[in-house]
Amino acid sequence: MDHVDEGESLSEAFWGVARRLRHLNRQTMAPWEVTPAQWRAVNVLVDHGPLRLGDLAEKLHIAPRSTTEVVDDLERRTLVERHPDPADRRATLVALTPLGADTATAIRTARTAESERFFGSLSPTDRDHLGRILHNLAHD
Amino acid sequence: MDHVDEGESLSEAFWGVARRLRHLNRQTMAPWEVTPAQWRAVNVLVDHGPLRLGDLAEKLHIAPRSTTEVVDDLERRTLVERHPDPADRRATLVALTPLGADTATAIRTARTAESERFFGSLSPTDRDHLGRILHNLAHD
DNA sequence: GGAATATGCTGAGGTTACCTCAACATGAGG
DNA sequence: CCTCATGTTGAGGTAACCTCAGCATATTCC
Repeated sequence: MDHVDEGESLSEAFWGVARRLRHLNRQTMAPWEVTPAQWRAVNVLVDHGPLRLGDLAEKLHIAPRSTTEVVDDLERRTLVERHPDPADRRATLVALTPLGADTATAIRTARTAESERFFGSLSPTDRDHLGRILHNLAHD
Repeated sequence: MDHVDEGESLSEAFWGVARRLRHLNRQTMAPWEVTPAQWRAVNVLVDHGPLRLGDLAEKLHIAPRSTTEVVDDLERRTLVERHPDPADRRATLVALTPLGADTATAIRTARTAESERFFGSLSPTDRDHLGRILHNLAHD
């Protein structure tokens, strides 16, 4: 119970868990062979519907030029399609294909299951504690 | 309090906190202008003393060839030095310079302070809870 | 109703942090 | 002492980002 290194060990424990979670995430995603960047993009499209490439870039916090590449990859895999924006002929709308939407649903289901398995090892009380504490740490 | 999405929201909360912590870490490290990879290497050298380049690579979980580059950078900044290994003339020992050791101490102090400030916003009880819960999640 | 200016996307080429593979020097065993 | 293994590094590759310039289209403002 050392006072001085309590903060540091909490930090270490936190990153240890993060490491494990990241590892699990990677395993869960593996069957679909989507890169993390591709998954982020698909996810944004599920949440917001078709988006102009520039708007997608903004949601992803990456440059429009980089988004072009992610969309190229996803289009090659027929998970998304580009359509001309009827409202602005400079712009292209990026939309999920049916395959893209199905894939997104499947991945979300798998991730939710994985997450429940992971945190399910805790007692309900501890899950409550953890949720409350993480909430405090997230916003203040 | 939905049962079904509890796991997923815990995961989201967790990554939200991770994001904040990563951001704080970056700010704390900024004054020294060491990249994460460089910091990892220095840290290993603090813990283990002088190491052969290959051993350092192993501790860092990166290829020996990549370690050469990290060490090149650190040597350019005179934070480490290469010495021939007296026991094996094929090998080079990588050792912290006095400047490197001082820098490591300074960074560690700053990071401990940052971590204490971050987790210090919790009550002592919550810190205990968090430590215990993270410990459970880390190994099982 | 142009002319000037702003905006959306992408080609070309750069950066960072990793990688593999082969070469070279040295070490170790038959 | 000859062969085979090991430690490091040069050359060159890849993934995921970046900036900058160019082209097509919009918008604004005389």
